[in-house]
Amino acid sequence: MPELPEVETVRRGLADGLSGARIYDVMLGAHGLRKPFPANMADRLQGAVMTAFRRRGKYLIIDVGEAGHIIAHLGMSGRFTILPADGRNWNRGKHDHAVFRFDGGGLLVYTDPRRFGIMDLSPPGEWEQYPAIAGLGPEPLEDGFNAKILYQTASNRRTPLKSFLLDQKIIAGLGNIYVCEALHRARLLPQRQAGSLKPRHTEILASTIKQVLTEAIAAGGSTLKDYAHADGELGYFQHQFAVYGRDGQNCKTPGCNGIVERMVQSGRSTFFCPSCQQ
DNA sequence: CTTACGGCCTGTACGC
DNA sequence: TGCGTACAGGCCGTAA
Repeated sequence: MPELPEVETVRRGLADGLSGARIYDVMLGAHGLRKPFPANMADRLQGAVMTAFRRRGKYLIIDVGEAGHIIAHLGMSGRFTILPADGRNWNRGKHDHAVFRFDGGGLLVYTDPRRFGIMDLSPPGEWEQYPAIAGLGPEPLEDGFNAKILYQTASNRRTPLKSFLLDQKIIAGLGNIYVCEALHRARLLPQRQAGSLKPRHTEILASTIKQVLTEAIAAGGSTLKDYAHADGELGYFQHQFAVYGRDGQNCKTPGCNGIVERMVQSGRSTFFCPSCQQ
């Protein structure tokens, strides 16, 4: 479910609600997530204080002092819920796999029906060496990602642009939705070979990737505030997509009379406009 | 090295 | 109502 903007939105929500919170205890579900919880995770976190909330690609990193860092990934269906004060009326749901109780009675619940998520620990100061994180490409919203890098990594690649951009080693944080959106905005066809991009294309593509993500974070952030105010839950924002999920409808590019199409690339839906994307 | 594909899980929507 | 099928915002291991 979550791509970079959603994970960033969740990060901000956690930082707002839990900075300085001391973990009273942790309850973990019987079966882990995509991989088992680390040994003695609950014991190791007892008494730790959440001091910082980071994001790298789609990974969340929570600093917990000497206990190190909680590494979390939401997979397809993962969700964090903050229950601010009193958990007495809260009942553990079928898919609540990790429940953090804080001094004062607040709760943080990790829910994940499909269990494609990850929750792990890394030693203090070593979250960047966590294997899955160490292998990630540049952060698309930072200076390390630009048209030149994109051009260099794309050169000689035969893979379709869609698969290329979904590869987290190339660029960290894009998923199915924002790849479709960024390619549409750049007017590039998803099935086009990555190696066919000229510098003028990568200029545009690097720029549309940054735009789409920035706009989505802005939308997510504002929605989050309202939602969090209502019941403490960290929700995903609703976004007006130009192509994602809009097959059969009119293309939104000004002056384009195309109809958005859906196709399947390596088992995943791709949405694009055959008229204005080349 | 790059690329393609199946598998992991459960829930939901839809057609018959 | 029930059943089967397709699909879902991700990632990893394997094989070619």
